[in-house]
Amino acid sequence: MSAAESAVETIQREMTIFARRARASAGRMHPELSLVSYTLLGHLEERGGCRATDLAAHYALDKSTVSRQVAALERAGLIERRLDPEDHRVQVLHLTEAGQEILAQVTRSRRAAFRERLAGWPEEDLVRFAAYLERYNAGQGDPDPA
Amino acid sequence: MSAAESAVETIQREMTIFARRARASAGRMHPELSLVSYTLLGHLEERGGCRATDLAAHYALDKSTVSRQVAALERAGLIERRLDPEDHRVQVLHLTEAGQEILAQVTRSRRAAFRERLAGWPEEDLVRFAAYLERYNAGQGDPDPA
DNA sequence: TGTTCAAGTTGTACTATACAACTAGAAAGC
DNA sequence: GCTTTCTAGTTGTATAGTACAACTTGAACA
Repeated sequence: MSAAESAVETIQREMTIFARRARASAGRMHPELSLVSYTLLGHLEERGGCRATDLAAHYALDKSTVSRQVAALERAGLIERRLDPEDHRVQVLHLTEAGQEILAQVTRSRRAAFRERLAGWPEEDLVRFAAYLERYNAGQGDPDPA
Repeated sequence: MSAAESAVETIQREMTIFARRARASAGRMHPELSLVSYTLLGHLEERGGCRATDLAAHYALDKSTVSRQVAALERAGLIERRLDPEDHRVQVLHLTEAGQEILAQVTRSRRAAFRERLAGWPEEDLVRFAAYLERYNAGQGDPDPA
C-alpha cells in the first residue's frame, strides 16, 4: 500500500472513531443543549435569524425533524418565531436573550474542552490541522463518507 | 485572538460539523450496517472475538445497548456466541463468515468514499492530516469534547 | 379562478441509547 | 459448606432524534 493509501485508511479510521464518540460525549458534557440544538442555535446567531426550511436544507434534515427541534427550542424559551409579514406561511426564527446566553455558555464550555484537548500542540500544527479539517469538510460530493 | 486560539476555534467548529453529518450519511451510504454495528464487527475482527462487556467498556456504551446490538447482529447471522466453558456467564462473540464478508464489503465501500473525498490531496498533506487525527484521538482526558 | 407549489405541523414508526430491575453463575468470607 | 457479594448478560421502560407520509394553510401562476 502506498503512503497515500495508508494515510487515507488512517483518516477513515480516525474520523470514524471521532464520529462515534462525538454525540455521546456531547450529550454528557452539555445536557442542556444537544449537538443538533447547539448547531441550530449557532446557525441562527450567525445568520441573524432564518426559516425552518433553510435549517432543514442546510443540515440535510427532514422538515418535520426541524419543526420538532424548533418547537422544543421555543418551549425552552431559547428562540422565538416571527411571522413574515410578506408571506404568512413563513416563520422567521430568532434567538431570544436566553438563547444567546445558553449558546454563549455552551460555546465557552466546548471551546475550553477543545483547548484542553489541544494543549501542548505547537501553534503551527494547530493552524495546519484546522486548515485540513476545513478543506475536508468543504469537499464536494457526498456530504460525508463516514 | 492569537493564531493558536483561532485555530482551536476552527478545529472545534469543523469537528462539530463532521460529527453532526457523520451518522446520517453513514446510515444512508451503508444501510446494511450502522456505524455502531460496523465498529463492533471491526472490533471483533481485530480481536478475534471478545465479550459483550469488553465492547461496552471499550466504546463507553451501556451493557444493555451492547446486548441489543449483539442480539441484532446475531439475528442477522453476522456473529455467533460461544459459551465460555470456563465461566458459564460469559459468551465469547465471533464473526461468522457472512459477518466477515459484510464487514469487508462495507470497509471497501467506506474506503472508496474517503478516497474519492480526498482525491486531489497531495500525499504529503494526507500523511500529515492522518497524523494529526491520530494525535487528536489519542489525546488523554475527556474522551471527546465534541 | 382553479391548480399547483411551498412552509410547516402532526401522526406514525424505527433506531439508538440509558437506567433500573432482574436472572444466572462465580467467587469470597466466615 | 452455606451465605453474601460480585459479574455477565437480558429485559422492561423511557427518551431523543430521525424519516416518511398525510395534512393544512397560504402564495403564485396559468
